[in-house]
Amino acid sequence: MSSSQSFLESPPHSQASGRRRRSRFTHKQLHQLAQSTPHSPLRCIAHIDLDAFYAQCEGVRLGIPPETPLAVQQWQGLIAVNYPARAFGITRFLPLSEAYEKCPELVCQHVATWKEGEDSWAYREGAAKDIATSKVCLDPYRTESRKILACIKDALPPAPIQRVEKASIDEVFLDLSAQIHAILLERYPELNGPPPYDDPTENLPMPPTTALDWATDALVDLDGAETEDDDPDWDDIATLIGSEIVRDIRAAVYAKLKYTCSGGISKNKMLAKLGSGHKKPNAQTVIRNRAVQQFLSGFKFTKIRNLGGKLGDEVVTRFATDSISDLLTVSLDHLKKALGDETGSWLHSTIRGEDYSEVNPRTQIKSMLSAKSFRPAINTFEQASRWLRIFVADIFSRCVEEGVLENKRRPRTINIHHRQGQQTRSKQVPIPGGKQLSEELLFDSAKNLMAQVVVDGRAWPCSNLSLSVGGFEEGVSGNMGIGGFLVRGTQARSLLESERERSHGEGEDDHERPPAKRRKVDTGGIKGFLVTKEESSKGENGDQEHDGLFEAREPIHDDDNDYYEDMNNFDEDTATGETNLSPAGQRSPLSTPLPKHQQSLDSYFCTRCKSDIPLTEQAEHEDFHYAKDLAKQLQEEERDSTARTSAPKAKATPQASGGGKGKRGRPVGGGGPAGSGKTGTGTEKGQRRLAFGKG
DNA sequence: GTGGATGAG
DNA sequence: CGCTCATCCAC
Repeated sequence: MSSSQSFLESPPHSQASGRRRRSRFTHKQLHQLAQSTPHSPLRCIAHIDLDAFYAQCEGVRLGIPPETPLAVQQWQGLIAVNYPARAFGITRFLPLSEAYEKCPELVCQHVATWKEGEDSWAYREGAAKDIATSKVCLDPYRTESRKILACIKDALPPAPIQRVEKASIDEVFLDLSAQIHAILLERYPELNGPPPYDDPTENLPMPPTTALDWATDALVDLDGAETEDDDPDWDDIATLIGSEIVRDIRAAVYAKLKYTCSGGISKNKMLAKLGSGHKKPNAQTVIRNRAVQQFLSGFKFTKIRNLGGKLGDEVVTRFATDSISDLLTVSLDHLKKALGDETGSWLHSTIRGEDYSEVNPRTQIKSMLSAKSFRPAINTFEQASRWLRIFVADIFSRCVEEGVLENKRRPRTINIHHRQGQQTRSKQVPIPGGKQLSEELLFDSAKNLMAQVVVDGRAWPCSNLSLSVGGFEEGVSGNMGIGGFLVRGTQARSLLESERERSHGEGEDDHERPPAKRRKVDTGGIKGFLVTKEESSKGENGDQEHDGLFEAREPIHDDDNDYYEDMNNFDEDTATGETNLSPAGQRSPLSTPLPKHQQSLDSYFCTRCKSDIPLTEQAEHEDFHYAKDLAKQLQEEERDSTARTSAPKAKATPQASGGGKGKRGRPVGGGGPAGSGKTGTGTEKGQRRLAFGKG
């Protein structure tokens, strides 16, 4: 708040008095540093970013020398390219063939995969050809990410001083303020003394040094009016110490795990992040307060966090420029008028180097997702079900790593996302509590959700499917019996946890992002968002944004005709799962042969399909019929809604109460409900079973 | 709380 | 590109 004013005012005891000059900073501001107050003018934030992370992971795992050109492959594309390979002009998303043309010695490692019918993920020979039966697995990188995070934390002081935010799998933010405060007091005893007259608004003495040793850091040039001859103030010292800390951390990570990373050190998250990307690999960049404007003016504002998307595009078109320098000439009022008050003022301060968002000391994930794009699309519930089983195995194993089996954490909801053409839909239900979380439990819920998608209509062909769990709770017991209901919800959260949330609650997260109430305007094209509240007059279903993979198939907002159309399709689907519903006429490889591991198993005869169904398929096969029956039933209800009131029992949404699992009336066969099939899941450390067999 | 959407890596 | 993760908003 008012701290920025005193920050700019000339010190009370200035040179004019002939006495020793004093710092621009006050004792109070020094004290704020200890609390990691976001508005402290001495604040120091760092961003650390692993260099070509996935590529480094593979290099370390395989013991490949770091100078070797190395890329990580996912199907026919590259998802990570190390710096030696980049020197050959190899980039992300370059087709494999072109990459080899540019560098015949390139080492290409395919990502690990989950494969249908296999018990666990693995690095496999020729994985790229199994795109139809496998999904990629990022577990190896998560594991390495964890190790690195632990190493970084080890290199820092313990808990309250240390503030680490895991920003992604390969990035962290550090708030170094409190640690730097401690180091300042230690190194400069004169700072320990009480303020003159015990007045905290008194300015600090100047630092004793006149020339700072900036080591080998990439030091950003100063702003125009500044010169290197100017005496350093405490903010320069603080940044220098921050730079030392980051260098030590980087050295520790390399010494222990052999990963290189780049760093940015500055007064806030935005600048630190910009800094870490400034010079790579294996380098760090320091942006002193007095160099901020110089540094920033060299960037396009679309490089700034939150301006890389539609908002940034909007600003570009509004002001016909993408340069920060140009935008600096636009007045606050003008920005507000064009973008709305909040977004306007956010942008105004952001391009001036201001960002008071907090480093959120959080390293635990809040949700996890397992997904797959289908090429070609899949067309039956059974196919979807097989993928769901893989998703569940993936997610469950990650839940185990989160400590669900020890009741450390537990997800509250499960979510399915489904895509057909341009249309995406999602459904979610609470995960039934009370029981120990298990693959069966998740798989059952997932199938229920899928059935809901199916009965909603227009489910096929499905081009993308994903399953996620979220709403993780701390320390919730999943055991049956007394503990199960005694320990629940917020009561179970550790004091530490709630304490943390209280002090760093999301409430006062100052301008974490552009807070605009952006209103969705359905004009279709690239600018789906306006910042003002103008409504689009046209527009219900213009061209949807093309994503390059799928062309528009049909209008999105349609009426029930499409619903029936799709239901009819579904209805014609034969039980063998071979019917082809795709407009393009492809047949999914998944639908034809049964995986080998199922062929030899016992099967049962499905009277509706008039064919043998392996026992391992029984649960989902029955679900298949179940969803089909539901669909038919709903369709009839629709049709006869006016005439008949008696027939449809309110079975319409039996799954909605996901908790009553196994209660559903099964149309077929004596087989128990899907969930009741006990699979002796011997989850022996790290290895997880995919099989969902009946005991 | 649910479902859709943006944004970032 | 394909896959994760987080957050926000309208309902």
